[in-house]
Amino acid sequence: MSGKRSLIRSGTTVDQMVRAIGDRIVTGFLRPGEKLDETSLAARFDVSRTPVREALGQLSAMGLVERRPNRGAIVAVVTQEHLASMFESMAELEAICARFSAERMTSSERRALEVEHQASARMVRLGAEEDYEYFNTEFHSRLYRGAHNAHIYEMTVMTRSRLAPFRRAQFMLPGRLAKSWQEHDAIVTAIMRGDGVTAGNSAKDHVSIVSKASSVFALGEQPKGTSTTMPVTAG
Amino acid sequence: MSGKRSLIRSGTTVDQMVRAIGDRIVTGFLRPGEKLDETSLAARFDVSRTPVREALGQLSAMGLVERRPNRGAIVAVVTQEHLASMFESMAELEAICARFSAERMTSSERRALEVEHQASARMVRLGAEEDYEYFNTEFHSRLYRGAHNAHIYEMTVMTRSRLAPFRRAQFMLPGRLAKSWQEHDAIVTAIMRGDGVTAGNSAKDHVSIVSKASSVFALGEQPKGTSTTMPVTAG
DNA sequence: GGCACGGCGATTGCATGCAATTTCTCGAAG
DNA sequence: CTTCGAGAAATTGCATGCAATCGCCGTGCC
Repeated sequence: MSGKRSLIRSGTTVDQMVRAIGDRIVTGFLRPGEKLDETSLAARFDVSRTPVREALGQLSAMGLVERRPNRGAIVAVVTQEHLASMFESMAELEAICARFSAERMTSSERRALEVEHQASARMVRLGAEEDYEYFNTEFHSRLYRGAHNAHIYEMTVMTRSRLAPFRRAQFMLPGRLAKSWQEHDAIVTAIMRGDGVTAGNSAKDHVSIVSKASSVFALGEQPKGTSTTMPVTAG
Repeated sequence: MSGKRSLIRSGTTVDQMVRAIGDRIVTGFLRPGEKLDETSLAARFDVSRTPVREALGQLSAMGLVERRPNRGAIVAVVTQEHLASMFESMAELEAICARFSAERMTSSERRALEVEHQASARMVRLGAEEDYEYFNTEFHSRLYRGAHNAHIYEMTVMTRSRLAPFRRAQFMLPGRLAKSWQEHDAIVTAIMRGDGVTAGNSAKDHVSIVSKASSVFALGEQPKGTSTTMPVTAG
């Protein structure tokens, strides 16, 4: 092979591979069950097989790919049951984040949350789904950070990304935008009051609703997205 | 190099390395901050550097080791703050497991839990700490499995193993054995009644107490355990 | 005496090579 | 027509080799 790194940002080659492949899985460009051929991937990214192998190993440790000894790697295929367990976990994790956020957010964090949340109302009125999705992602991220707990943050972000391929289409449901905003509103209100229990419950309900909406799509069709890194998910 | 695999059970060489190194970290044989030299490890286990590198990569993805590009790997050193966040997460996770267990355990699971719990009372009376620890580990594992949620199970087990090095000495505290049993008893009782909320709260309290007890030891001394895989932790 | 700089040894990062296992193909027998 | 099996091709797993980077240490300069 020849030339130099052609893609993605810096870090070691292995890190680039992890991001590149992980991205393609999370965004749905690589679909569950799809074979991940070391040689092809190496050629595709113009590196040797070694960093590809290491990347696959790490992605396997993260649960994004499945590795059968001597039989190659495939994009992790999640059973309907395991998918449900992840959605349920997500609801619980978000509930914790919301509860902690209500108890621990600094006043500037609260202010920022409130401001952004109100700003997103505009997107709802306009029916701007794409833009709302951005706000939505940001909203949830604020909750995760606001919990002020690094480990829960890690678990939540990880779970969220593993669920990403299955959440894509959920805005298809009519009226989902407005409902989503109302659910967010309940969370925000509770956080502002410092009411952790209510915030947690609201968050759990919110995610549960999203889960149900998503699982409708998760069954049959698997979206084949673009390869660009886009802010995934929505809820 | 020559010969064949000398150690540990089957699987690929990389898996063996992951287990071998991970074990030594989890049991405290390798201490936080300790340098993980690829060449030395390769020599120590009589393999080439490649599988060692892959293993370090996976362990890094799991959070057990830290990897500075071009500067080698060290056993992950957790700040006091991050440690606290993991203990707190553990309390929340166990609470979830206990709550779900109360709601979902099959009757045979409930029976087994009860039986084992009662059996462990004997260890308390005898003051058999070693044996109690076995029951204790088993008890918590039953809770994790009883939640019937694969993803939460993964997160809980993972978090538990990352905390393992910091929980070792907790039985030093006088009367801890009896108190631990009583706390377990509260959880079991609630689970038997199907009272998820109480079970969750009891579990959370239980873990919180263990956390406090452990954090006393976590600060200064870092135990240098034996290299054998032993049932870690206790609570 | 302290600090900057440059060469040297040690270590990591990646590429390549080879052996082992698996899968594919094709043919023959039932 | 299906099933089984032997051989070949492809693919994985690991070892080794080489270049690049980092840290160390000694030297010279301020």
